[in-house]
Amino acid sequence: MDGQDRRRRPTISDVAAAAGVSVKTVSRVINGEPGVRPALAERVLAAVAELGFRRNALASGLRSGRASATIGLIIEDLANPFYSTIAAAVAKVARGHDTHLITVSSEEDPALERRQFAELCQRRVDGLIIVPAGSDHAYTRSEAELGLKMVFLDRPPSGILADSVVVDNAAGAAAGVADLLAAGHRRIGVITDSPSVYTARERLAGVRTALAGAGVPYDDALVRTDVADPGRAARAVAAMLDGADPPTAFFTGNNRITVGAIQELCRRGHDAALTGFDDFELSALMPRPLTVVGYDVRELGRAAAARLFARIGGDASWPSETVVPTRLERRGIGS
Amino acid sequence: MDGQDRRRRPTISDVAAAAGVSVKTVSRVINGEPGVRPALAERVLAAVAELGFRRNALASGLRSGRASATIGLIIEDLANPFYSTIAAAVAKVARGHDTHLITVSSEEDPALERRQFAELCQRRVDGLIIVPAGSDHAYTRSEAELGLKMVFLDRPPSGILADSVVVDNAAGAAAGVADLLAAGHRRIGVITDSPSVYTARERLAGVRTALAGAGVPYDDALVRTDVADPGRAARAVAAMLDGADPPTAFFTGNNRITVGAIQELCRRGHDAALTGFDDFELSALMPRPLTVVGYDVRELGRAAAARLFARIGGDASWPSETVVPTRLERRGIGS
DNA sequence: CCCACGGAAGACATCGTTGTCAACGGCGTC
DNA sequence: GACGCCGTTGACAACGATGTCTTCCGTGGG
Repeated sequence: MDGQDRRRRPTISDVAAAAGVSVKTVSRVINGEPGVRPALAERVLAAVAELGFRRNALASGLRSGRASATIGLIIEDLANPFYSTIAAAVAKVARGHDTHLITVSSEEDPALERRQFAELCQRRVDGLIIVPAGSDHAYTRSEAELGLKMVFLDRPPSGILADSVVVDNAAGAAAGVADLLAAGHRRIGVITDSPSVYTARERLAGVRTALAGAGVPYDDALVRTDVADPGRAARAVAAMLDGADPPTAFFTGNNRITVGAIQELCRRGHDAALTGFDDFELSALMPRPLTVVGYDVRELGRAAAARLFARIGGDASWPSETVVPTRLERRGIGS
Repeated sequence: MDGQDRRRRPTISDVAAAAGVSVKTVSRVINGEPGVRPALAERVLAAVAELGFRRNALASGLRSGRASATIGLIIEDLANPFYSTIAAAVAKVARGHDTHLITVSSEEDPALERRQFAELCQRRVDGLIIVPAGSDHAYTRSEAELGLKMVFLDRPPSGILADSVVVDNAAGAAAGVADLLAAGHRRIGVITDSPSVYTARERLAGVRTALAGAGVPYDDALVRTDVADPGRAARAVAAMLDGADPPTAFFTGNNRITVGAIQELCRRGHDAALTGFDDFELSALMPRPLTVVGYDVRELGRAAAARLFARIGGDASWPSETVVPTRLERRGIGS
């Protein structure tokens, strides 16, 4: 309650005074070092308990030069289930290494990403997992040279050589479109985010590969890019359906777009086939059939964290790119 | 790449040597303290840039005795959207106070919760937001006396007097059941988690209040507790519908139970009314009408963080309980 | 010409802890 | 009885930074 006249937090030297020993002896006891007579150790432990002493991990880390037992995770937005799933997976791996996780959101702002990066460096995190917002990460180089371990997640870094873990975007999109083609569709509406986004670019490339593989020409009128939210996605679907020679199927580039497409198709009761990249929560309960290009999001986080701790543990091999596979899943009620 | 023969991280004294000044002068420059001739300051900044110096925030905090600019959040599982929404809201408020957030999962294990608590204390976090797993928090008292600020979230603490932020569980449940009663339902199946869970207990109390208010007797045969996952919820719904004199409506105690109930009702094509506590993602797209007792989950996190930073800022008022209101929302397609 | 004065810069102690090394006492050994 | 050894314990420095205080210098007034 009253924050003014509370007592000072006890230090190791308070404990030493209370137990009538030197600070070094206290240090030995609380760190389980050998060479302390049991009787003394007991007195020290009693003093520790009585004073409610807790070792200051920051001071301890400073003196001993040990790693800080902290890693950082820079993502776009923790409120997004995709990122929170990753954060949970990373935290779980970190716990296995007795390491804490500081998660920060870059809000897709490269400048903020840089600031967050600098702050985490000042805290002397042992490593960082970064979902890059910016497109140039040369600024991380000096820290990497000073021993900061980094793993880039979901998108590869540019301007620096470092580990990365990404989804098999092109192959997944190609498989999704190939599936629609195999079902006989020849006019497939493609709706995706801006090609400035790595994943959107890769997925669109996969779409082209699949079309080419089936000898179906790529038709610009059937491709809509720069769609960033469900509302816009719904309007894009509407526009294509209202156009001349409408598509009989849609391929959507991420789950926000997929949700927008579902809303518009359900609203019209239209039965166009729909395949979307990314699975999402409760996709199985959607009121119409759809197919998703799914992958294990936790695996993304897990693989990145595993890579990071391998580096922290001393792995000095050449940077690697880990690719997480995708698979087609039938979703929605009635599928 | 090569982690062995990299150079040591430069310290303030390396910078001082490079600039030909004392460490104190460097300290003054990097902290923007007055009293340094511009020419010298420039030399220092040049050295900082050249060496890639970054102040060690841990050492700085140790010496200056400032707060660590870190808070902790103890939740059950970051992968759960409810908790990740809270974490995101807390992180956002924290950023406004130039504070980092360490999130840890207790996995609903009171022993782990205590361990996590201790670890965060050793890191000298300025404050903690705790979603309690255990039922006794007297063990936090000594830290509270040493100045640790705490706010309990979603469930009040026991064994210690501290701020808390909770949902208006009883009133929300009462409103949900009253709504079903107003629609003419007299046999309402109630499915909830174990009464050992605070929220389940409060919500069940709200249910009884509403029934009593309408003069409808509380019938044990229509109440099923200790339901902890969608599968069990579906089976509970099935059992009630298959019983004699089945309910015409269901009230479900949380969103996992609501989802299980929807699955079973959809499977049977049964048209019982359904009202559930907690909104959930995509509830609007559920293939049947339902009503949810919703509330602003972000507001929970936001309020808790605001309370915590008020405490950190010196607020020494009597501990308060903040109650976040609920409201009924019609959800599902066709509602 | 001397001294008080004020601004700039540095020397030194310090935060809480751990690493290094020296000191101490008791013991066995020659 | 002197020596060396070993198991204990403590004194002191150091980690990387900042707070306090002193020193130094140039200036202006008497």
